[in-house]
Amino acid sequence: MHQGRSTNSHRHPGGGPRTTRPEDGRRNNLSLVLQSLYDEPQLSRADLARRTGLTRVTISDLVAELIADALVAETGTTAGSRPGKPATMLSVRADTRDIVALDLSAPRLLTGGVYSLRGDQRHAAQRDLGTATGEDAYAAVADLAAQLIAAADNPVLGVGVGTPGTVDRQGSVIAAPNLAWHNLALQQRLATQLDLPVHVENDANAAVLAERAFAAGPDNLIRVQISRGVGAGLLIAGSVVTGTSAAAGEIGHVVIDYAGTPCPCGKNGCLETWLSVPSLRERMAADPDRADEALAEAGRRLGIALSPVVGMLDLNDIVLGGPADLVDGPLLAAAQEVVTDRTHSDFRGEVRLRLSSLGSDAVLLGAVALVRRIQLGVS
Amino acid sequence: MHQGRSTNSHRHPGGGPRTTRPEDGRRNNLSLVLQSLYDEPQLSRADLARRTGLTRVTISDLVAELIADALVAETGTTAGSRPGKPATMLSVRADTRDIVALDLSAPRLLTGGVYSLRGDQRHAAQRDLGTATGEDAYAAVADLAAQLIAAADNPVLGVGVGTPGTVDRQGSVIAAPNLAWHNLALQQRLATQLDLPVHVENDANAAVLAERAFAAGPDNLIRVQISRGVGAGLLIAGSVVTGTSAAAGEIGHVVIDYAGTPCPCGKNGCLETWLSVPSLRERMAADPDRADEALAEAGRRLGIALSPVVGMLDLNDIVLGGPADLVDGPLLAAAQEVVTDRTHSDFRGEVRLRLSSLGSDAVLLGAVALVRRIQLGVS
DNA sequence: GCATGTTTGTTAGTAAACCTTACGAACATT
DNA sequence: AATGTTCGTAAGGTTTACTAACAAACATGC
Repeated sequence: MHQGRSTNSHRHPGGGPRTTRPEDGRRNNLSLVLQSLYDEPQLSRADLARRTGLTRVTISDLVAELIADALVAETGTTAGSRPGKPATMLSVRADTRDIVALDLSAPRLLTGGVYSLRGDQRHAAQRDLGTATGEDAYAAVADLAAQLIAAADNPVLGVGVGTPGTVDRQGSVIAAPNLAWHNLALQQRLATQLDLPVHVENDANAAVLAERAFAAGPDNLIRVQISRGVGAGLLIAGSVVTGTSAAAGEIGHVVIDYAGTPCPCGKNGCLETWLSVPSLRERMAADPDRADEALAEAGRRLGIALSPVVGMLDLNDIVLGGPADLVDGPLLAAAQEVVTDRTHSDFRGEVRLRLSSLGSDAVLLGAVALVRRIQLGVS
Repeated sequence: MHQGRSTNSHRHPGGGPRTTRPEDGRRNNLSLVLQSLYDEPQLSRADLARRTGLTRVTISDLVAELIADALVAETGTTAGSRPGKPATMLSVRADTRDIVALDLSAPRLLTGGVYSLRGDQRHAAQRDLGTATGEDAYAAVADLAAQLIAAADNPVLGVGVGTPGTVDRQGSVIAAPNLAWHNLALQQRLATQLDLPVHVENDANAAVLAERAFAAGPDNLIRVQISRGVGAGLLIAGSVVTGTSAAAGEIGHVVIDYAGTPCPCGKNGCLETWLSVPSLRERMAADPDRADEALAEAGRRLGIALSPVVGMLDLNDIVLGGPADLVDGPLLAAAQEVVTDRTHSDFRGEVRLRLSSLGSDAVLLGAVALVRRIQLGVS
């Protein structure tokens, strides 16, 4: 019953005023127990009571519900080296639910997978989009989702979608130029068609969620993706920053240099004119002997764009995603150097930049994290 | 009983795992009713039920508690132009509680006041600090607070403090150089000494809360204060951004130009070297004929520092605080121009910079907003 | 060996919070 | 005057988490 949030989501369609009913408190406490067991497996009911502040009686009741839902299992008792009755250990069962994840961010290609609650991939599938856009692209997405749902071995907790473009709180794609989508109610349509909970998020936002959920990222984190363009996902206090117009993270069109190259967006000297994969490859091919210098120059520009943000938000971790042969070398080193020089202060820790360890699965894993977080309250 | 959050705060000392008990849900719903009445006075119980999704029965119960606490009053019935029984209108009573606010941000001076729940000042008091620091400064703060509490005409809901320096979640001042405070448990000591709820926040963070609560500011907002130094408070999705080391908003030490003037912080070309009040006055006095150009130059630098942040966070509102003769003119215009040029995009609204309408009371009103928000859940 | 103390998890009963159902009061309309 | 609508309240039920008490299972001390 824990995942039955449909009534609740229905009550809060627009993130408006939030009432709390007894059942909402119950769900919160169920999530809390589950989160505690994710953070530290092999806890007893008494341990959970001590950590959460709830009584052992209440914990027993909550755990019983989780066991009935097959989300938690008893895993033996402690070897008795202490006085008192041995404790029965509890652990999360990650193998009783599946999550279907879709990544729409690649050009001309849909990627999808079936994942366990821990982010292990069970099945994978792709679909060539060709030049399909608009309604045809939607049909392909829905079809791929249905195929993956059919392939799942366990009950599907929900479907997560990471898409390029701007996404509002209802999961509608406001604008995604590559797919020619405008105000497409992706979440609602998929949920109706698939009869499952569906959650849609911008690809960069999904990716930063993945860094936190599956790569031990902290609560304050920026993840920059270097692909055809440059985009970022921001996590502040564990929450994704969406911004006033759902356009947060648009670091690609931050102006670095008034006198820089014109950008299709109309401004001059946007970060993207230095840092996108096509522009980098072009510069490296044009002068192979100075390829490293081109990468370092791009890294410095990235550092210049990031430093004010890092300084203002006081965050210490930046993760870069993109082709490792481009990102993990002079580019990363130069960006790190600039950011360190410009943000160093006695009042705060050092800022670390690193390459993402999630490879090309970041968006898919982010979709998994999104579903897990909303359906189970676990992040 | 609504303000009796002491037990609750005691349960959550470090913002750790949050359990939900029935009483927590009740408090949430009481806050929701109160917030609705703040947003729109003259609502009936039935109106509240429709807006919150709670039943009329529950709303009646909640309202009865608020009336018993003298936080809400019935204010007549609707003129009957509709069928059905006329509705009894409800409104917030802002005159039954006082809030004591303290501003420690001015050099050598403590400012304080007694305020209504709506932010109307009832009493004011100041205290000259002279060169007092450390324990002497604390004693003066506690003394001023006690004096204001004694002057209050209504029960005091709590004491809010806006202080320079970094403040952690427990209200301890980690470091405030001007006052020579290090790890001073300000909130805890004042609460014990005054026997009232006390809430401490960084001055810039308090000020941005005030813009939202008392100057109709939006949920995403940056407020930049130009004084001896330059600091900012950030509001994202209605929450204050504190950062990993409680050092968010340090825009004064964002590096604008590597080759710039050395800054006491050790870096070169920090924003503060152009934009602080002392440095501005100095430049204007040095060449009075080009005073406007000095202001415009500072404004451009501010725009350069703000643009990446605004672009990344996708926020549309920036409020400037500081001496109007410096801020409200060429400086503001130049900053507006740079920010507009660098952040304009089809995907988002225009960014507006404006001078704060709160004058020198911003921090005090922020302390009021802080107490009101934590004690009553109203913002 | 056996009593004692400790820790775990459960049972029984209670208080709080919100819900559904039902009803009287007060109004406009027919 | 009868009917329908809206408002607020009353009564009773369900859910949730609490306190108190207890049995089970262990280590320790005599």
